[in-house]
Amino acid sequence: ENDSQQENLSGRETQDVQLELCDKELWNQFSSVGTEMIVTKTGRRMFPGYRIKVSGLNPDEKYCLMMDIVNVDENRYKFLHGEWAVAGRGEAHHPQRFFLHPDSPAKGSKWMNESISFHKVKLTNSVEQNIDGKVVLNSMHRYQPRVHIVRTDDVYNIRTLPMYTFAFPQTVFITVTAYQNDEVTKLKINNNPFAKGFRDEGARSKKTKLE
Amino acid sequence: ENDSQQENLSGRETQDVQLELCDKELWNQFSSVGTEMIVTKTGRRMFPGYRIKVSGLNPDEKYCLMMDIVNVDENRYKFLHGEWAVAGRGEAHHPQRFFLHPDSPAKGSKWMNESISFHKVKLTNSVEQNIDGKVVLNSMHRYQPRVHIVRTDDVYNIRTLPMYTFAFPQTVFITVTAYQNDEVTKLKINNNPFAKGFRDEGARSKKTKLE
DNA sequence: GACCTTCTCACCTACGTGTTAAGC
DNA sequence: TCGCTTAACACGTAGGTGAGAAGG
Repeated sequence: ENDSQQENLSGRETQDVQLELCDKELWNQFSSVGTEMIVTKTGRRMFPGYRIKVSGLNPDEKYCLMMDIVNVDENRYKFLHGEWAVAGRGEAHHPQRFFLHPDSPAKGSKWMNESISFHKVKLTNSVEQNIDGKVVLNSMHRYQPRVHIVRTDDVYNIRTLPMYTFAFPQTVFITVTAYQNDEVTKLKINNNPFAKGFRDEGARSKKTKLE
Repeated sequence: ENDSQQENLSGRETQDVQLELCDKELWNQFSSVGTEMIVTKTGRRMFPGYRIKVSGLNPDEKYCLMMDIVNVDENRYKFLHGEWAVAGRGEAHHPQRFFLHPDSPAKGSKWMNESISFHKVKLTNSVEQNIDGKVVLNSMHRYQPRVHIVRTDDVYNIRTLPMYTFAFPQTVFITVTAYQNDEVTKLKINNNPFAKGFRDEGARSKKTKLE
């Protein structure tokens, strides 16, 4: 089972470099109703968080891992009658920005030893926020997160080197400034620990507390 | 004014590599009463936090910065009659562990551009906690934090390379599991934001809140 | 009006503090 | 008893949630 796409390949790795998506079941739940991710001026994390496991690297070579988020198509979308529909031509996309994983560079053995998280990446719709750790996206557009692996210990010249690139179909999402689909909201509230305050727990509703 | 000690020196830097201690006044206040740092099983941060500024690096060369904490002498101490006194021979010290600054490696220009903080280092008295980001120390012993600068982008072979080593006399401290000197406690409470809850603010004492 | 964005808010998680009482 | 250590605790800082009202 390997539902990732691999675009570039060089020698020196002992076997096929493979990526596995963590929390795949959760991603699938969101994907089945149409994943939405909120963008704000100051930046908002993704939920589910983007985490992966990697295998097939050379344990003793050094690698850099990065993430980026690219547009899936050239459309703008709207949520109409309970469904997402194309609503005209999309806006121009901002220059692609790589989010370098802070542990980079590190040996293959280190990357393969633990799950790798990009959960600190923040999505923003403000061009002024094009700073470290944030990705500028257009609202109401469809996007695909990707992971890139580069065999190098030179953080400064990554763009010039060959890379392995992976993308998981179930991580595609549409950007919003407020959730459109109630099913998405329910999944977020029920699964994101930071939204626990909005979970309906029978008798302990807000109204009860006010009495 | 340069009260740091420099042990090793190579070529290639355009001028003398110098280190400056941040919050020097605060460190001096603690040092004048005898700085104490708490060690716990799970690990405790240092306060004041260890922050420095560096100058004299080659802006285009890459450097790694690390910190360690070494014993000042071979004594064990006790707090007696309001003063620290030697109380016999010290225990064996644990193997020295370097805390690599997470931004390593980075260019000299990057290091010199901002203050460099090691505030996430945690002090522990438990050998089982000898893991990343923690330093194992013996309680009731006297220690000296140090900073090391190595000109390399190779994180894995740092120990084999020449390094600049700095130490500031006013950062020497004695480890404790509970504060011994009330003056130290007062300074901690009055200066550490996380201890704000213990500050006496006139009428707003705990007893007042209970009424 | 319909749609989308922005801002403030209460409510969480996560964790850094010294205190206190208990343990050894 | 005394000295030192441990664990639970209340009270902070810091920041991630969707809701809801206001704005464009």
